Amino acid sequence: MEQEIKKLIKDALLNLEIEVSDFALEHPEDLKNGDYSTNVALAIAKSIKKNPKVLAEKIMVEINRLNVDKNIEKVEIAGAGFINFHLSRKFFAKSVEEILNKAEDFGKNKVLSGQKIMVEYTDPNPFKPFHIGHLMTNAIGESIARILEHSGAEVARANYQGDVGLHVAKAIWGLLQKGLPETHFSNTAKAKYIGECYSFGSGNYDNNLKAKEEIDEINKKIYTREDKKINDIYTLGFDITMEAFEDLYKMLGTKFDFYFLESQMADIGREIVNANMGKAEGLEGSRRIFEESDGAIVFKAEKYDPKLHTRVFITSQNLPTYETKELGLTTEKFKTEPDMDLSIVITANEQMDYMRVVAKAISLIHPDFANRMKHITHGMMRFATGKMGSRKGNVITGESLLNDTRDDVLERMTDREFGNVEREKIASEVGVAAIKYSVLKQSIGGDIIYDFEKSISFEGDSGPYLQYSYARANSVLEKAQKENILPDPHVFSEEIFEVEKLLYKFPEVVFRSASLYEPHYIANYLIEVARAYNNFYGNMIIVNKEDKTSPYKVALTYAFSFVMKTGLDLLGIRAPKKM
RNA sequence: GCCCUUGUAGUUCAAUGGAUAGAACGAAGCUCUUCUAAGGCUUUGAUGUAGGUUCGAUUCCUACCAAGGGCACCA
Repeated sequence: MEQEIKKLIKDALLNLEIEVSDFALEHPEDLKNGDYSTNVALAIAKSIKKNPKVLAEKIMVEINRLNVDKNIEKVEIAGAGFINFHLSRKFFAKSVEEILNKAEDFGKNKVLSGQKIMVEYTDPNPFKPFHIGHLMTNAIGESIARILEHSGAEVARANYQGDVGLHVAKAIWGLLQKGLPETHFSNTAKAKYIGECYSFGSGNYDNNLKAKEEIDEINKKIYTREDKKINDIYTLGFDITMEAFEDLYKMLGTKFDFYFLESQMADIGREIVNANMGKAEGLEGSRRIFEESDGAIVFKAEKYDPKLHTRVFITSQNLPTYETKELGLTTEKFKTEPDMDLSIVITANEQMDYMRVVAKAISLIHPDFANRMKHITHGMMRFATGKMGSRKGNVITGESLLNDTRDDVLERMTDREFGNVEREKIASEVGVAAIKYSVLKQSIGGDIIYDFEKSISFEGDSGPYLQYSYARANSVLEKAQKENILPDPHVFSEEIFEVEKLLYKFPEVVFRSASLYEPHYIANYLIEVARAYNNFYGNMIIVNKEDKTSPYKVALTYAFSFVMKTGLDLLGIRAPKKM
């Protein structure tokens, strides 16, 4: 439709012998101003020294003369000189029919068809709790992955995890002090216990000199693997915490294709650093990327870009830093998927500056990778109250937030009749939706202020609101089936409902979301659609044998439910049929 | 000091250079003999400051003010 209108405008301008390089055709924010609007008259008024309104009038007359398409009902001038297009009843009925035919494929596009993209996100560390920051990255990463898939890309999901380092030593020290987890514990409980041992070790590391020495000693042994007892505890703890993560991914709806471990990236990265050292090795200029400074091996990125800075890659203790491991990781990703078109990494924005430095180093070593890496950063979870405790007084982890939220949902469900298993399942899906939506409704760059008092929202602008609208539509459809009213997009009344004016835009929203890597466009769109549908629902009885146009309204309800289901899916949110 | 983000109703967020700056929460009122009231309908209120570019600026540019993050051996 957009292309048709653009052509119409261009033809009209051609006939009027007006030259124009560029103009916008967009959806006005307010539906009163039509379904499409162009600023073309405003854009050219100045250069040809004419009053924009007069010019708009002229163009409109010509457009009306050329318009034989039944999809455009009327064209009018408004405001300073906008030309607004109102689409016809027939167009909306056809769009409802199209949605019914395409069902869950409606909204897909092929702009990334044939592209291979790897998305790395979540990145929790074994032996440490899965905290709410991981929840946030996971929600964003999963949604972006799904949106890219919906645009035709082949997406691989990757998780990069710190399986070595001081945090592991702290946890193992804690386990040595407090004892191993009871064997009869559930895996979740064991993982939680290990998280507590980590906190215990971490606290002692800062305040207890003896503990610090012991932990540093354990840290060395983790690398050398010389101590059998420590090796055994390591394996135990690693398996328990990694398995607990899997349970969370299942609940969150993520399935990773690749797991990269930090310990394996260190050597790969170190080799690359050594191969690209400075003059000492007598390498060519382009290979002199890293150099020695104060006993460490560094990359002076400011030589290439004044906005970047120097980072240490190998410490003076001859240990590889995170930068070196990241270098190894990126290289390894391209080795794993050689024909990969894009490698996306999603992290909090505190990592932005040094990732730029690492990216610069990588693009010097592998110019062919330079345009195939993208770092997307999001804000952080912040707390309105300033306290980090959950409502039950414990340290807040991703899991405790998920559980608290699910319990809140259960309380609201007391008047609903469900079996216990179904009740739990729905409560969990609604809880996840509440959390994910609160992350995805805003653009990803900004921080998220999380208020424990208000907690996660179930009303208004929220994930459960979307799910509720879907469940409600589903209940309408059940009734339609029972009463044997079949959907038919051809028997419509003259009235055009607001929800119709929104549904056909879904593919554009998906496209926009994919091109900008911004899930919130979809989230905001779904709220608008849900609101329009709820309004539609509230104003009439949809399934009504007395109403001849009831089959059309049922068809519209189907169209709404397809779009809502697909949209929620793109946010990584499940849509229960009942709630 | 330098670099990167971000400043919009009381609060939390929207607004591809366009029209009367949208929602939600909060507050006040109305609404289930109708398909799920986690709903619907009313009412209330905002672009940090100062310039600039533009027919038109929340959006782009400059300066200032404010918040957050980063700036060598942590990740």
